[in-house]
Amino acid sequence: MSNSDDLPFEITLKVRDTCLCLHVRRAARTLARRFDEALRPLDLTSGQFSLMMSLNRPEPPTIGSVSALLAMDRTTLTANLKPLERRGLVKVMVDEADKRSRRMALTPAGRALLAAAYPRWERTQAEIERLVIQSDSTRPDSTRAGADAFRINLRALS
Amino acid sequence: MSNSDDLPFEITLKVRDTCLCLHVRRAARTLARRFDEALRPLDLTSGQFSLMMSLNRPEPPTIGSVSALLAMDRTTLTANLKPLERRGLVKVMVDEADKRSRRMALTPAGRALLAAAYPRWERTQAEIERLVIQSDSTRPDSTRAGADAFRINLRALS
DNA sequence: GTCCATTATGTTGATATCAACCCTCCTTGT
DNA sequence: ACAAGGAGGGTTGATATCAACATAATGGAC
Repeated sequence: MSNSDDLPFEITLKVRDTCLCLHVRRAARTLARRFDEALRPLDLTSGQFSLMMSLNRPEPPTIGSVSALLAMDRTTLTANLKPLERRGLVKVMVDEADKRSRRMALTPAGRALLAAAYPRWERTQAEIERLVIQSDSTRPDSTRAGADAFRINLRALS
Repeated sequence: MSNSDDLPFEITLKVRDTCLCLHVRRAARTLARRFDEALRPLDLTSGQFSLMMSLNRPEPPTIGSVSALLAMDRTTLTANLKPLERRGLVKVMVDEADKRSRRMALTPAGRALLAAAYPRWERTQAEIERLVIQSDSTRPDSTRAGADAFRINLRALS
């Protein structure tokens, strides 16, 4: 069955306890589920909310710039646009100054839906932030320093 | 174009800077890509590595227990098993004591591949851990305390 | 002006993720 | 026994994610 080439169980325990990829992805799945649930009444996912929020700006951004902002593959963003376009929430247009580029913009319906989603985001975010603060027993005095340090750590990995 | 019901740009900037769901998912995508790259010579993804590592234990676990460990939907785990089963790395069997349950186990080929993947994980993990430590300027004295606090934060969200 | 390397994006195929729905098996109350 | 409720999993359909390949437009070198 098992032989000396197998990975010892102790190694497995170490990987489970320390692997940053596993820890971050676990948290990502859990958070996504929680925000998905909060936004479900609006038929929006957490990813769609983040994407639409990225488009709420004066000048419509390009595919490449937003995919860099969200740290996702360019082609993933292309795919994620499809359902939003189909629902008339987002519009994609060729950039006349550089015809290779596409510019994405929220439609009026998209802006309205985003505004309706914001209070739900705010409520959920406050709940989550509390979990981060409570978990940080090494910073007993700080209300926000722990959450800010956590975000700094996350940004260093992005 | 825009009206008073629209979300102000300042709100968008606040969400971008603080949204924990966005920050964690960004980091998750980036880390997954990085570990995927490290494991590509073995034709393993980071998720497959984590799953196989979860199965490297004396007693074969059930679907439900592993999906809880990985904080993923039960049905996602079922789907993730398919390519590993097809490659003969994992075996799924009905639990004779409770015929509703399935028990997953690595095959000899699976154990060998996992052992071959471990050094690549270790190297990549060390690189990533360094990024976490370096980013934590509020803990100048600590080499690992920052990374440990980071993991505690992550676990609180899982 | 023409060629060519680069840039920005789309397409396809495979895996990942989850909700909704369905089935089977176990357990408990009677 | 046995019927009802619950627990453990699978399937389907939609979206998410990325690598590999392909296309079109730009910008320089000459």
